Amino acid sequence: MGRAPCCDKASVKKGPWSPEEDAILKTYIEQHGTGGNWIALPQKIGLKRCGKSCRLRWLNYLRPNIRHGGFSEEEDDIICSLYISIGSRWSIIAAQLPGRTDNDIKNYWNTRLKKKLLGKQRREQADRRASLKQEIMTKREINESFVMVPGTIPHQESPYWPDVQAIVMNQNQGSHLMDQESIRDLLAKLGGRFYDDNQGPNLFTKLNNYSLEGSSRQDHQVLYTNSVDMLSSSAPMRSMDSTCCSQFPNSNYSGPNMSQDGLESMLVELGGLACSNPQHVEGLESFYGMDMAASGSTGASSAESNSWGNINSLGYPQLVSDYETCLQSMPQDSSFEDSSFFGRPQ
DNA sequence: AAGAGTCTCAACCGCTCGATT
DNA sequence: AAATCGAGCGGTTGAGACTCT
Repeated sequence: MGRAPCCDKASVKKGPWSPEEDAILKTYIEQHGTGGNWIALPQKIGLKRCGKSCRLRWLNYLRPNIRHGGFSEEEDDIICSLYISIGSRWSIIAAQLPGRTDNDIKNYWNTRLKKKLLGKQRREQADRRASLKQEIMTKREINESFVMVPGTIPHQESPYWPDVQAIVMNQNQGSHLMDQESIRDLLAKLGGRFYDDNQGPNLFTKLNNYSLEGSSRQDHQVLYTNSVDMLSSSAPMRSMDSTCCSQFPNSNYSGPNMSQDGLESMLVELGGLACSNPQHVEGLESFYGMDMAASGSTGASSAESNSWGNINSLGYPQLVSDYETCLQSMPQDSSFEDSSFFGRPQ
């Protein structure tokens, strides 16, 4: 059984507000306030409107000092930064922009800012990916000539995720294609933290916890303040935490000496996470040098609809730069097996 | 000029959370 | 402890404006 409606749907007016309705609502609230009860307010002032509709109209258009349109570059930057930090918490973002409403910012992001940013990002990425992809394919050819794993498809189209079984078999055969350190880094790329640096939970962890567990509205401001503090202090983002561990309930990978079974089950779950968390996985395209967004398998279409929108591509440059750093630090003759391929600069 | 396609944004919907009973 | 209620939030919708062909 659903919740009882807040008002009689049949008797309330819907759709655009007339100037008369605006005047009635505005005049009343300016003189008497909302009375702390939006539901009762429309009846009190003779408006055939739902209380929620009155609240929205007041907050978004009638209250004083509201600004519409004409977003400045500075405001764009703030919105983008906060979106990257905390996601679609429009009310928190709006709180940092005086005169702006969450609805306005949400619309602005969805209709303009996102496209503007993605267009810019994708142009830059296209160039970088082309060279990156070429380099990785070269390394893969070297690797395949060195290790041929039974049961895998040698030239599978777009193998965005490595064959888990093959990786584990490689482990068993003594190949260090993915050693534990590499896996920790890989998991860190998926959005977690290992407590191996004695620094406690970082921004990503807190935001991840926030996202996963929810939070009271009173925490919003605290969260934002902490986020800004941590961002400004350039806290390390590469790490793995208990939140991430909880995403791999069957795997024991948090300890320093992961068992072979633990490794295997973790990799299996990693594949599952790849499917269930495209917003995290997409960022790994730099990891594998593949254009996941273009694949239609785990990429943009699903990511676009998740709660983070397609923000993954906003995070992409960081991952690319990680990888590029890695490449630069790699000896010219190092093979594909080198664990630094998986994102851990030596 | 007109029809089709796209974009914008005001408004609605359904949900969660915290307060109250 | 459970039920109920209102406030507030983020996602989505759809009408009108705008652009393209």
